[in-house]
Amino acid sequence: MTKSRKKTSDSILSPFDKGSYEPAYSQIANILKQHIRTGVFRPGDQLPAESELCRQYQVSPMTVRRAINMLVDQQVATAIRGSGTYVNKPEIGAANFHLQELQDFFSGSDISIKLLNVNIVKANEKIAAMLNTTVGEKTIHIRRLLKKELQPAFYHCEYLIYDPKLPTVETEMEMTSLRELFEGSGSNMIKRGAIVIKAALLTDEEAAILKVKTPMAAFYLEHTFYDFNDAPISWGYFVCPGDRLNFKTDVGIV
Amino acid sequence: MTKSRKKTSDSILSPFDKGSYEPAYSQIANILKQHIRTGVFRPGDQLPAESELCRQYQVSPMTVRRAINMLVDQQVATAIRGSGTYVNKPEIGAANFHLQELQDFFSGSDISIKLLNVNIVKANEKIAAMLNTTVGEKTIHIRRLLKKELQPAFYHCEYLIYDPKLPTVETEMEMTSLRELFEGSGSNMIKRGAIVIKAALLTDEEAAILKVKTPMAAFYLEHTFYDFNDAPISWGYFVCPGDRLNFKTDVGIV
DNA sequence: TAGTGGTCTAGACCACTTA
DNA sequence: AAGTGGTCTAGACCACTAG
Repeated sequence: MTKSRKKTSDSILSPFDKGSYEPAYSQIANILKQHIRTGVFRPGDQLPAESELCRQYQVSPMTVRRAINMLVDQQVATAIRGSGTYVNKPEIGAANFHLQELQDFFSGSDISIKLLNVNIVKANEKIAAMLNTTVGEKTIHIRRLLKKELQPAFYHCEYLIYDPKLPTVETEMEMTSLRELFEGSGSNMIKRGAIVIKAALLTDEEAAILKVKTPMAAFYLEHTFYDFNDAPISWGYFVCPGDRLNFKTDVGIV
Repeated sequence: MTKSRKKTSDSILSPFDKGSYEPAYSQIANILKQHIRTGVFRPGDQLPAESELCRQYQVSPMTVRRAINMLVDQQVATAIRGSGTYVNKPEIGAANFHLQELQDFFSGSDISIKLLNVNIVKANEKIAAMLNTTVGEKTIHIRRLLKKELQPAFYHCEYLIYDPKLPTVETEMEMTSLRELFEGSGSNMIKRGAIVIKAALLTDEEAAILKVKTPMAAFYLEHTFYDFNDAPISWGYFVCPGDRLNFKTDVGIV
């Protein structure tokens, strides 16, 4: 059954495929993870030393090192200099939630974005605070409704600094695809963004738009984007009823 | 090939400190990030080629390679083989939320955990489904109240498979520190966990315990832990009123 | 074809832990 | 003192992209 594509002496000591397109460091990391998964190495156990892995898989230290680094990056193990590398036990505190999954939530079919309205409005106190400007300053207010399979899924509300010199206006207004929405402006003037997830009650207006009954708990996904002078360019939030969205993740070996 | 410690030749071409305790690859990654931060490299721009960086900083390819990998891992840049490495633009979809911050939320002073009660209860349909067992099976029910600065912050509810053979019972019951709570059982029999964050309305009971008025939106942080046979060992959830907790993160260069 | 990123080697030296 | 992880070198070969 086995087809050794190498003629050198390996076979038993090199249980990974050097002819594969998967890099050796990745294969070694996956082998170790598989051993953890099947209980060969248990949480708290010490993994074989790097020198031992070098002998076992007949690769150079740098390669085995990179495999170990993968496990450490993935919070599968912890390396302690002078002591060893140890398997982590699953911790709630080690959980990470990736909003990439939100895009997956939408990816697929039957997604549409309805532009509810676009206005020039004067900033009230809240908006002025979030955009670090003064009350009464002109801002562009955009409201959108994201539908999945014809059902309202997300309500999006955004305020943009009104600056006739910038092309932001048209750029933002024309954003009708989810990808663009999630990526923000297509321009290269945005340096960074701050994202906050809150849980709060839907307002009556939002509930009406999203076609749900109050009281209803919802996720509020706030986003503020800053230019290269660290000045806010836009502030807004996505709203999604709590019964239509979860954030999931795993800890430990999956 | 003399490889003596050359005391010169760094100076201008090596704008990083070879004597520092910070590794060269890390320093180079930070220098590049600083350049992105200050707008020298903008989103969409191509970073200098690896060979160019090797010349510039007088380090080996592997070192520069690791610096680039750091930026790619941090979603600061994207490497395209045969083309180049390009600066990413900030995307909402690139946001990651780390529950580690939740521990920080609690870390510090004035944290207490009050054990509300521990009972042996028979699983109802919901519990049986989550623990993959049958209705009526014995489970251990634990309820805790986590306080910060004497104010109720989290309510925690957990169900454990009742197995007299396992030491889990005492282990879980005695968990009174937050660290233990977040790490789960101290044993090494847990292979993995599944974490879900939901937004929902507080029940009247929870609202009473947490001393808030209804209706109130709250985060529900569900956790299920599995043993090495992929059988659920415990299921439970943390509840926190929405006005007492946010999840924050950043995209782009911070 | 020239340039780019991706992998890998076979060592070296260092810092640290443990006994 | 022995063993461990952490960094780094100075090349090599490969796969891919673009002019």
